[in-house]
Formats: sequence, structure tokens, C-alpha cells
Amino acid sequence: MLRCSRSCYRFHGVKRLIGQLRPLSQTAFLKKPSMNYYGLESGPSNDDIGFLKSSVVSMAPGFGTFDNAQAAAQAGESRNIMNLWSLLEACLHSGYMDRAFSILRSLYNLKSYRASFIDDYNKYLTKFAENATDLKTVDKKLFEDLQKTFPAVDYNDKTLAILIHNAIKLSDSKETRSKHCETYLRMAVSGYRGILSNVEVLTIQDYRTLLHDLGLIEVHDLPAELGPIVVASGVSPEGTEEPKRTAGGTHGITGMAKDSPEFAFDNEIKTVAKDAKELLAVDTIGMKVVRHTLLGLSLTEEQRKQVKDFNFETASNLLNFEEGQSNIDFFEIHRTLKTDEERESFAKALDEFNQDRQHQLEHRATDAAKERWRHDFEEAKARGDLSIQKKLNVKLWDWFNQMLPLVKEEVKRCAEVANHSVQDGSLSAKEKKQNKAREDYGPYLTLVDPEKMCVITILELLKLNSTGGVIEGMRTARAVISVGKAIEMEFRAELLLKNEAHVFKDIKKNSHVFKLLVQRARNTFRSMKIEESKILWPQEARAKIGSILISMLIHVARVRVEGTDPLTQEKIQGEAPAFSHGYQYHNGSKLGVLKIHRSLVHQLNGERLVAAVQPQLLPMLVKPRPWKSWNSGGYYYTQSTLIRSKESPEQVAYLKAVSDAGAIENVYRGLNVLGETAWTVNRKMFDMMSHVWNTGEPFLDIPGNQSKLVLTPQPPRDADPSVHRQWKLKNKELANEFSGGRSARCDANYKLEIARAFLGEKFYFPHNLDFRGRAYPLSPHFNHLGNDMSRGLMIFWNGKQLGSNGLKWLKVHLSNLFGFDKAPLEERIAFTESHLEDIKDSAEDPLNGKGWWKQADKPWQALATCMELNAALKLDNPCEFISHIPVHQDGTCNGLQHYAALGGDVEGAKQVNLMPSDRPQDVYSHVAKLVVARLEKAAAKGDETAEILKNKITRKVVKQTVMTNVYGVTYIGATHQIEKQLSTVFDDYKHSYELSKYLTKHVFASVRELFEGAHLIQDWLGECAKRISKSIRLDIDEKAFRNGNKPDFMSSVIWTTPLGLPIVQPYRENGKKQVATNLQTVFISDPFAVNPINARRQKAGFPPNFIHSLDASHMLLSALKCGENKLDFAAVHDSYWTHASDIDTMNVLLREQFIKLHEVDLIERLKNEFDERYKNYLQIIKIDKKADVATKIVDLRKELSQKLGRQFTLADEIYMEKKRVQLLESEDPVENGEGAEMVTTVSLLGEVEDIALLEKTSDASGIMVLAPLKLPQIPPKGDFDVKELENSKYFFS
Amino acid sequence: MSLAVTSLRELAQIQHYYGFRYVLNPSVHEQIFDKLKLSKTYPKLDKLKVLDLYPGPAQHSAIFNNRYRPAQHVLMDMRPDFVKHISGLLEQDKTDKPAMQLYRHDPYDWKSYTDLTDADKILVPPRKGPEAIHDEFLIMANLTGMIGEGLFMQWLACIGNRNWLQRFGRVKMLVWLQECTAVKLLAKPGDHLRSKCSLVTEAFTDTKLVATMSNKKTGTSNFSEDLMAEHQPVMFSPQDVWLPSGKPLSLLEINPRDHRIDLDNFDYVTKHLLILKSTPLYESLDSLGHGGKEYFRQVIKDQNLLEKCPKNLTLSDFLYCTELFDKWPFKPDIYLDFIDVFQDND
DNA sequence: CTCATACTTAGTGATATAAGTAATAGAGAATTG
DNA sequence: AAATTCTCTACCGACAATATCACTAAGTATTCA
Repeated sequence: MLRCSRSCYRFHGVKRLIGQLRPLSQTAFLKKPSMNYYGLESGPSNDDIGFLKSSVVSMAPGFGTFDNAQAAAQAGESRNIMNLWSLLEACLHSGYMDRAFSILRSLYNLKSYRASFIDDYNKYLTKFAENATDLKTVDKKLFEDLQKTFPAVDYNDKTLAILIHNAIKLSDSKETRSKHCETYLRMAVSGYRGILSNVEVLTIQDYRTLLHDLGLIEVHDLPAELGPIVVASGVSPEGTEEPKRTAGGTHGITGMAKDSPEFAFDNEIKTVAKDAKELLAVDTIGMKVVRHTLLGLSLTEEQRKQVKDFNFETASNLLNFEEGQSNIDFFEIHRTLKTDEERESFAKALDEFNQDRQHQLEHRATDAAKERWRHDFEEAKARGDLSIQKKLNVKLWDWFNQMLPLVKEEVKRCAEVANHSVQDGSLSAKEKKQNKAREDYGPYLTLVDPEKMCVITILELLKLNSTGGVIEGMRTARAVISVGKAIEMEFRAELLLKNEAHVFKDIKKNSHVFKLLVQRARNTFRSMKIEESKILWPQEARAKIGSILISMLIHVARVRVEGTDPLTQEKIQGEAPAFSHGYQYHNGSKLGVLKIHRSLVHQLNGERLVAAVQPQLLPMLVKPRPWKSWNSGGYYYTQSTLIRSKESPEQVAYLKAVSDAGAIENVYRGLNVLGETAWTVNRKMFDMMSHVWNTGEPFLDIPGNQSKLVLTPQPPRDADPSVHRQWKLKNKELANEFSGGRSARCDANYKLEIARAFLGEKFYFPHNLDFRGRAYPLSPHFNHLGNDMSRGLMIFWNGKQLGSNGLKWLKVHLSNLFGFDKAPLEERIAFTESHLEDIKDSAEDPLNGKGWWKQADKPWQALATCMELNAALKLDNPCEFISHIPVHQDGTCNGLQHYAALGGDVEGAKQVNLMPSDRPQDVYSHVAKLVVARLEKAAAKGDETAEILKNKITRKVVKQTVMTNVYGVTYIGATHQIEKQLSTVFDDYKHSYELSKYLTKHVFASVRELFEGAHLIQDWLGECAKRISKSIRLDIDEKAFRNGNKPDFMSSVIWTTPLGLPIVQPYRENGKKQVATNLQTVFISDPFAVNPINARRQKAGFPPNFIHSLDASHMLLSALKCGENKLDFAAVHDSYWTHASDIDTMNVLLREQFIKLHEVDLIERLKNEFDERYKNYLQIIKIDKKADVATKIVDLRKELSQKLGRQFTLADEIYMEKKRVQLLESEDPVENGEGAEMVTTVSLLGEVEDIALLEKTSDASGIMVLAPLKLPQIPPKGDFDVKELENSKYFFS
Repeated sequence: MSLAVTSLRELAQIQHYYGFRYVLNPSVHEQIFDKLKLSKTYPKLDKLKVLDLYPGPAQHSAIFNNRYRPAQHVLMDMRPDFVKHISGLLEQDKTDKPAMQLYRHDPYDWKSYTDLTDADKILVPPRKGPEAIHDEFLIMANLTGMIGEGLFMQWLACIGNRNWLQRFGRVKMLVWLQECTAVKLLAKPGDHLRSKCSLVTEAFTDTKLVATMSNKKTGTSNFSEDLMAEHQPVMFSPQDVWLPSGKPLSLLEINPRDHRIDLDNFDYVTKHLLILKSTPLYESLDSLGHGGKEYFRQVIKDQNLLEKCPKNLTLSDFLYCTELFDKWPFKPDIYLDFIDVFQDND
């Protein structure tokens, strides 16, 4: 096929070449890291698990929308652009084309974003074309826009795709269609594929037209995933065949090859499903197949009945939220199936079923809630029971119905304001103001169906009851933002669904296999779509729409209340708003509060919290979407990011850069392994807990059901002020306890409710990372990171035969859960074996028996393990038992393990089990021993304090301090910790505090002695962080100098983990501002603002964060390897879980990975990275006034000051130095020479051999000068060789 | 023999002032005492007991003592530098019956007072009825330091409660405060600084501005013209104040009133209404609790009152609202009006 | 018709709020004259 | 440039002050030469 180069075609005078639009590829801006950076590593090698590739990428400034080097300068613009983007998106979806266009103009004026402008314009064009009725309008519009309004911008392939789609849609004849399409195709910037890859623009029908009707493209031009679907329609346009089944149909889909499917295409469905409804409809055919498959399995009669009775075709059977109602127990089926073959086909059918349910779950949640309300209402109405004490759901339905018209009205008003169809003149000042505000929030409010907004608002507020320390209510700020966020989430999900509907609108999946194919294509598409969206609503917009909705709810929601007549003291019935906005004071600051009326709170306490569980963030019924990029992975319709960013655009920018460069694949892989671990609820445990719960009595960590908060009586008026104070304190304490208990009970309630919903289900936890790379499940409340109760409720879906080692490990596990975990394995096994009777008793009669399990450190998990063990031991051969319990292996003081490996401390390494030993070492006891030794020595010298303390030192006294030492606990903090321990022995606070101060010094010294190398490294890390966060970039913004000669420091500590994850410490001064909303102003931080560094936190945080980034890497590496070895793997940071039978394998793998991690000199590598990243940065140091350089610098400053005719500021100095460096780095030899000639205060200092010699400590008077940033030398390392770890069985145990 | 009045030179040697400032110009003090006409309140000076809190350099103490020769004059302070200074001062007084005595306790601590009057019985004021200002007991204090404002607010509450030293009767207090605090306390309806403490001051006390510092540049004060005209305070210059740097200060004369105000409800109503101090009552009343707007609109017949903003309300307006609030059948629980921002658990 | 000026408005910064400094005390940063 | 005072006190997950007024900059209307 002939393809014209695009330059030979003139499109309505748009003549610029794409080459001019993008004069340089992104990479051309990248500063190549200097040779020695590579040199040290001898170039990227195959051994690189991520670090090298990633660090090289993130080292180069100039990537992404957030340029490290220009952070300060662009901060304002960066924020601006985000707001504009989100507003543009909102306006387009709301159909405010004029406003959208004016936003485009603003965007166009932000030069630094010019490159991505066309994407924004395309969005606009898409919408414009949608509304156009003929081809010419669109062509003309495009021409005018690109020619006149935005002359510096050229179209791209997506623009062309839009035009093609439009041409196909609007052309009246085949000729025009063909002519236009051909023209557009020829204009392609990067070939046909470039245009055709825009699946979000072109529909399947479009592809078919291009391919079959017009014959303009070839099959290989199509995006890979769509190929088969598009082609299929050509092969058998009329085909509506049912897929073939293997004989007997018992094996469902297994007989079919996915690559050569027989497709069905429904030509009858021509109408475009405008909204997403169609996609949401339950896939009847698919469900039939699932049902068929299930019934084909060898089920028990009961199971068979369950499946038969189960209505696969209604969405109402999503999850089992109702008590008493029973879903199919899939786990039971899975467990009892006999053959692998059956299990496999069951797994497939279940997965297919769950694909649909997951989809529904993420989407239908709000509707489902509403339907429940309505259902209860109708039911009550039918019974004629709409009496005074309404059921909660009836009430909610009532509020919903009252709120809806208000919201609709408001949406209408917003639309009017946006369309300028309001006459200002006749309005009062207040209304004018309100309309002004509508301009701000209007675009956002019109995006989501008002019904949904109402439901969301109600649910959110109920969910937030008793949060934020408010006794009956919540913080307003939290409420408005939560509602806003929830609306945004809904919008995103709908948007995704709509787009999907657009692409697949022509397809009716009446064939099962075809459906699978579409499902696959759809998943790919979804990933692409999510990756594309970079826009988030500004916090401000969230708060605003949240407040609007909430104020409407406040307006309508009323409850029956009871009061007391002040005169007669009689009870009076009345009605009052359910919510009330007010304020409370805390330490003299006002806090906005949304109170919930007590009568409603009481009602809520009695309810099960079904309604409020956030449906978007439940565990998933299918494997999470694998992580593919920084914002694509996890749930299917709910966007989540790889990193839980702390409103730090810097973090995101670095992450994006390495993500786009494909440098963190191993991170994704590791996370995906975590996500692929299938879980189910331990039904026996659930029944137990549920029973305990329903009694309402406190039990272990489940608090009891407290009904009322009883305060102490007020002391007489004239009692001493101190008495009044005590009274107030006492009441606060009572209230605190009360609300703490309630929220704990509430939390437990959530857990149980979610567990109930997932009884018998197979589920997964999507994970993401905190900013240091540690992994967390996305779903709150119920996950394996939760408390003992959560963990006790969960088991692996897959079972594995124990084997003899597995049995042993199970015993060890139980021992560990009891806290008996410091002895050799044999002793732990013996411990368990000595309690076999107790175990049996606990397992068989947990509540009424002896209750041995309750004595465990982690009673719920212990009970679960007892049950497992008991069941296993009942078998003739316990080793054949199929076990589902996750067995834990915990690092012994994992932070110190990494520190010891880094510092090479031999004795330290031994104490944290990095070296083989026949007994596990206990570092806390060892430190205690060291402390005692010190005390004895001191006591021998006559130190009385030491004498008092020397036989009071136990493991417990030092434990917390040793542990927190890794986190950089301060002397004061440690003193408090130790005092807490000593206070049990010494009554007098003053005395015990004195002793603690003394003891703390010795504990610190002992830890330091044991981990000498590690501490030097800790210090070194701290010092580096301090210098970096007090360093100055050459191209620093002048605004940073607003307070005289002292700049705002802007550089955060940034490093790359071994897996390549770039880590940016987010600690900056908080830049919160007040934002006006409908209810009150809220104090929120602008997520795009770049504030000065908080040097203190940077420094304090770096050592622990660095270590955590290492343990996170270790975990992900181990996960990866376990995944490769087909182990089910889960982890809680430094506690790794797998099946009992796989523990041995896992232990080997995790030790290998630790060794691999530490074989490289990580500290040296870190220093190199720092040196490279902070090259040319300056720091302010104090040097001796009398030194030669000092005089020279002073003279130079004087000279320049005279030249300038004003004070020569630090900013000037930096500017000069920047010039010099620029000249030196220039390619032009002349400029180069100029640079070499140039004399600046910094260059003067450069002539000195060793600056450190001149540095002055505080005592002598000196002068402040700029010097190149220099990090301290790496401290010497001890002799420990990490290879010794290989055979250390107690490393993790 | 009269007590020596400390010179500025000596005081310059004291290092730490913790944000406290003292007028160190004898003539200013003389003017102040002239204006106060204390002998009217305390006709029997030989029975007068004086408690001098945070006396610091104690210049005013010496002047006061020389002038009135009270029966007892106790200085309470615990700041090391001042204790040293005062001890030195008292040592010069070689008479058998010392004119002043130092009580080394922290005036911030409630316990110091119970110790003073009950445990140690150093100074035991007689109990007097509510009919008149206590005529044998006077409290003087300097609360110009950082903790001063907070402490004073608590003392005000004590006047309302009739506890602390105010349980002995309506005890007059002469208190040095930062000027900005004094301004707030004396703010009238309409003043944008009108706040709960203005109302409390108005409700529980009859307070007069006795002296205030003149502005460095303008020579005038930060109090309103009206207020200056009403109180005619003694003006002193910034140079009369030690340390030389810091915020301006004023002296207030506080005369407790006899009152029968419903304290807790008054506290709740004022606290909440004054948050939205520029929002008309018909709106701001809603923040008092569920359905506040409806209730109050119903029971307040005076439309004018509803139109007013809290900052413009008079004390009696507030008392009226308090009364209505108390009669509200569905009023919220005023004893649950707090929040635990960080309910820490470990 | 343009320019200048008064007037409006949006945005920013400062200050007050409540009222035991939670039990404690020392280092290091920030402010200030 | 030195001295006093202010802040923070173990990491992460984590979860948040607000009303009002004075003042400034920018925009708008008005009016006048």
C-alpha cells in the first residue's frame, strides 16, 4: 500500500511538520549521568534487579511534568495545570464547551506544557465532534483552532483517529467516507498503527468499516488485542453459534482453544448503548455456562442444590451481605473436589463467574444500597409500618427521596450558570455570590448521576460516624473531602465504563468464547485507559462539592427525638435535623464538626454496618489487575496508584519517569505475586467470632457493646479549680474510652461483615506501596495486615499437604503464636506436643472448654492453628492433611538485621541471627546483658545509681528502646520508654525519671557497642540527609530567598532501592490553606504546591526509611522468588507467610535473596548515587575568618557589591556560580574558556585543597560561605560476610 | 523606714524574664496608686492583706508597701532569678516585723494558694459576704508573660465560680496584662475583638483600665477613643518598661461582681455563638445544636435581635439567649462539648 | 474616544480562639534586635 | 553576629483549624476633559 509521507499532504493549510512540534525527543533533554557513575558499576548489567536502570533514569532532570531541577519555579504552574486539566475534563463531560475552550486557551499559554497540549485539545475535539452534525463543521473547527488560536501546536495521531471516527459516523456516502478516511490516514504521524491504536476513539465498527468496507487498512495494522474481534465479524458476520462443548459438557470451556474461537457477532444490535447500563447487565450466557460447569462437577447433594437454587442471573447475589442468606460455599466445593482436572475446570468457571461479579461489585454498590433502602421501605409500607420509630433503611430512603430534588435543582442551577443563562441583575447579593461559587464547583457537580450522589453522601456520612474523636459525629473537613473523593471515584469508574461501552458498543456477546475474548480485550483496554488518566480533582473541588451535598442532606435529614420539658420535666417527642454543623474547640483552635443526633447514633449502633462498607475497596473476587505502570494495577474500575503518595508531586514525577522507562518491573512482579495469593474465610473461626460478637459481651480484643456514656457528677461550684480540672479530665477520659471502645467495636464489626460477605469465596488482596516501598493491601478493615482477629479469620484458598516437615512447622507456628518463639525449633515443637490435650480441647470446644488458646499472645490465630492441628492429628497420617493455614516466619528485629549486614558487625550479626547457630539469638536479652555488665563496672567504681539499677535490668526494660533505636529514637524518647518500664519498680516519678535518664545512656552505649558499624552507618545516613536537605540547587528560584540571605531549602533526600524504586522523602513544611466551602472553610494542603524542606524530619526519617526501603526490597524479591517456585506467599513487612509444607523452601529463598541484596555494597552505591544526583549542589558552611580564602571571598563580595551598587546577596552569589557552571558545561569552547576564567566565591573555595580543614565549629567566629556540597566519607565496615547467612536457620523463624 | 526601690541598674542584671515585663518608673506607680484611691476600698489599712503574684523586680511592691503599710504583704514567686533578687531586697529590711515576705511557690499552681491559705496558713484572709468588695484583701499580679493571659482567664472563671482566692469574698485584683489582652477584655459590643472573655469580664466584674502604655510612634494607645475617655488611664511611655523589648502592657483594676448567672449554659452559648461572630443570629444560632435555628426563631420574638450578629450583642442579649437555651427541650448535652483530636493508643 | 480615578472584588496574611504548660527537660533550629 | 526563645521529642500504614478583618493587587465602571 502506498503511503505518502505526511509532508506531501496539505491539510487545510496545517503545514507544520510534526518534527517541528517535537524538536527533541524527551530523552534529548536527559542529562547523561557522568561516566564515573557508570564506571563504578561498569555499566548496566544483566545482574541489575532494577537499581541501575532506574537510578540512571531518575537521575536525569527534565522528565515529566515535574522537573526536579525546576521544582520551585514550576510549582505554581504545575498546580495550575492540574487544576486546569481537571476542570477541562469536568467541563467537557458536563458539556460546557465554551468554558472548556477558554480553559484550552489558558492551557495553551502555559508554555512548559505545550508538548502535551494536543492531548487536551483532542479531548475537546472528541466532544466537539460528538455533537457535530456534519463533517465540515469539524474540519473547519480544527483548521481554525490549529491555525489561528493555537498556532504553535500540531495535530497527532489521536486527532486523526477522532477525525476518522467522525468521518465514518457522519459521511453520507461511501465515497466521502473513503476519501476522508484515506486522507486522514495518510496524515499519520507514526504510521497507520499510530492512528489505529487509539482504541478509545475508534470503535469496533470503525475498524470493521476501515478494514472491510473501505479496504483502507490491513489486519496487521490493528492493535493486537482487537485483531481477532474485528476480523471475526468479517469471517462470519451472521454467525451466532453457541460454542461447542466437549462431550457431556462437564468440562465446560476447557475443551476450547482460545486462539481459534468461533465468533458470534450480533448484527441486530445496532443501537448505540449511550450509557453504561448495557455493559452492566448480567451476562446471561456466561452465567449459564458457569452454572452448567458447576453442576457438572462432582458435588454433594447439598452443594448441587445450592447451585441449582442460586440465581446466577441477578446482580443481587453479588455478595452475601444479609444474615441467614446463604450463597454457594465455593470453598467447600473447591476443597472437596477429587481430581485436579475437576478443580481446574471449577477454578476456571469460578473465575469467570467472579469476573462478572467483581465488575458488578465495583459498579453497582451505590445502586445496591439504594435498592436495599427501597426494598425495606416498600416492605414496611406493605405492612403499614411506617410508624414513628422507622427502621434505619426506611429513614435513609426517605432522606434520599427528599434530597434528590434538591440536588437536581442545584445541578440545574449550575448548568444555568455555566450556560450564562442567568440574569445577574435581579439577584440578591447572596445569590450572586452563590452563583459565583457555582462556577467553581458546578462543572464537577454535574458529572455524576444525582441519585448516586445522594446515596454516596448518605453512606459516607454514616460511615464517618464517631471518627476524628468526635463523640457523636465527625470532623467536617474529613466529611466534605470524603464525600468529594467518593464522588470523584464514582465518576472515574463511570467514565471508564462509558469509554469501554463506546469501544465495545457494537458487540453483543452471545457467544461464550467470544465473550472471553472481549473480556480480555476489555481488560487490556482498561489498563490503557487508566494509564492515560493523570488527572485528579483538586482537593478544593472535592471539598466544595462535598460540602454542597452534605449541606443538602443536613437540610432534609430529620429524626424523631425525645427531649425534656424544662418546666414539667416531662418527656416530649419532637423532630430535629439528624445532622448538625457546628464547631468545637481544641486547645483554642476551632474544629468544624458535623454532629449526628444521638437518637440516630443509637440506631446506628444497633445496625450491622452493611451499608457503609466501602464497596470499591473490598478484597477482590478475581486476581487483581497486574501492576503495569505507576497508576495501573489493582482494582478493575477503581484507580489506584502504585505508591501511596503523600501529596507529593515530586514522588509521583520520579515514579512516573522510572515507570515509563520500564525500570521497575521487578517491583510490579513482586507485588503481583502478593496479589495473586488466593484467600478464603476460615468459616469455623468466623462462626466462633460471630457468636461471641452477637453476645455483645467483651471478649479478648473485641470490646463489649456499651450503650451509654455516663459522666461523673460535677463538683460544687466553689470547689478548688484543681478539682474542677480533675473532673474535666476524668470526663474526657471517660469519653475517650467510650469512643475508643465504640470505634474498636465498629472496626471489628466491619471485619466481621466483610468476612461474612466473603464466606466460602475465593478472594485476593490487591497491594500497593508506601513511599518507601513497603507493601500494603489496598482494602482497608479486613486484610492480613490487620490485628489478630483479622488474621485469624483468613486462610489460604489453596491447600497443601503438610508432609512431615509441614507438620513440624505447624507446631512451631502454634508455639510462636503463644509467644514461645525464642527457643530452638525442637523445643518449640516440644512445647506444642506437650499441649496436645489443650489443643484438642481448644479446637473442639473453644468457648466452653478450658480455653487454653486464650492464653496465647495471638489467641485467634492460635485457635485457628489449634483447629488445624487437631484436624490433622485426627488423621491416621497427619502428614497427609491438607493445610490452609499460613505459617509465619518473622525476621528477628529485621531492621537490625539489615543494619548489621550493612555495617558488617560480627557480634551484632550473630545476635540478630545472621550467622548460623544452634539456638536462636535474642538481641534484647543480649543488650540487657551488656547493660548489666556496664552497670556492674560502674557500680564497682562506686556509682550509686548503677548499684541501684544493676539487678533491675531485664529484657523487657531494654526491648522497646533497642527496637526503636533503629527508628532513630531520641535520648528523651528512650528515657520515657525506659521510665515506663522502671515505673513498675520505682514509685516516685522524679526518682525513676532520673534513673531512666542514666540508664538510657547505658542502653544507647550498649547498642552502639554491639552494632558499631551499623551505628556509624546510621550516623552517616543522618549526616547525608542533613546536608542534602540543607543544600542549595544552583538554579534555585529567587523566591526562595524571600527572607534575606537565608534561602528556603528545597532538596529532598532521594534514592533508588535495589529494585529500582525511586524514593523521595516527602517531608516538607506543610502548606495548608483555608478553602471556603458551603459549610465552613476547611484547612487543606494544596497537593501540587512545593514547600520548603523540613530538614529535621528529612534527617530523622532517612536512616529508618532507607532501611525500610531495603527490607521492602527484600520482601518483594522473596515474593518474586516464591512466586516463581509456585508458593502461595503473603507478607507483613518482615513477617513472611506461606503454607506449612513450603516453609523450608521459603526460608532458603528468602535467605538467598537477603544475601543477593547485601552482596553489593549498598552504602557505597548510595554514596555514588548521591554524589551524582546532587552534583553541583551547594551548601553553606562556616569557615575560619582568618583563612586566605576567607579574605579573598570577602574582597570579592565587596568588589561585586560596589559594581552592583547594592548589597551582593547570597542569591547573586548562587546566580553567578550557576552561570559559571553553565559555561563550563557548554559545548562551545569559547564559553568554556569564559567559564574557566570566571571567579566566583565558590570557585575561590574550589582552589583550596581541603575545605574541611577550614570549617569552623561554633566557637570561633567565622564567615558563612557557599561551598560545593560534599557528603562525608563512608564509615569503615566490619568483617561480617553476608554469605554466612546461608545456613542460619533462625534468620527468619 | 521605707523599703528601697530597686534601681534599673540592678534589674538589668537579671537574665531571664520569661516574657514578663514590668513598669520600672516609681513615678508611674505613684500616679497609678493616686488614681486607684485604694484607701476608699480599704479604710482599715492595718487590716489589709496583700498578695503580690509574680512581683518580679517588686518595685511596685515596695512603693505600694511604703505608701500603704498593709498588715501583711506576701510576694509569691518562684522564678530563680527573681527569688534571688527579692530575697536580697528583703534582707535589707532589718526590722523585726518585715514589711513584706516572700512565699516561694509557683503562682501558676492552684496548690500554691491552698497551701498559702490553708496548709501553711501564711496568709489567711477573712471571709466576707458578697455585698461589697472585700475590704481586707487585695491581690496584685503581673501576668504579662506568656502564660499570663491563660492564667488570667482562669482567674476570671474563678470569679464566676467563687472559688480559688475569690471564695473569700469579692476580692479586688490589680493585674498587669499585655495590652492586647486588656483590649480584648474591655471590648464593647460591635468591637471586632468582642469575645467570650469580654462578656465574662463584663458579667462577673467591674473592670477599669488603670494604666496603659503609650504607643511608641503615635504616643496614643491602642484602646478606642471612647474607652480612653471613659477610663482616663495613666499613660506611661515604653521607656518606663523593662525589658525594653516586648509587647505593650496595661494595668487593670478588677472588681468582682455579685452575680447569679447560669455559668455552664452561659459558657456554652457564648462560646458557640461567638465563633460565627459576624453571622446574624438567625443563622448562627443553628450552630448551638440540632434544630437550633428552628427553636430560636420560634422563641425569639424580637426580629431585631435575630438580625444582630453575635459580636454586636450586649451582655443582656447573651443572658437572654442563655435563658432560652436552658429552656430548650432538645438542647444538646453541653458536657460533651469537646473533642479528642488524637486518641492515641499504645 | 481615551484616560484617569473611584470603586469592587478576589486573594493574602494576620490574629484571635480556649484556658492548666497533658506527667517530664534537653538539643537544635529559628527568631530577633 | 550573639543570644534568647521556640519546637520537638521513633518510622510507616494515617486521616486534615477556622472566622474574620485589614490590606493589596487587579479589574471594572464611571466620569470627565
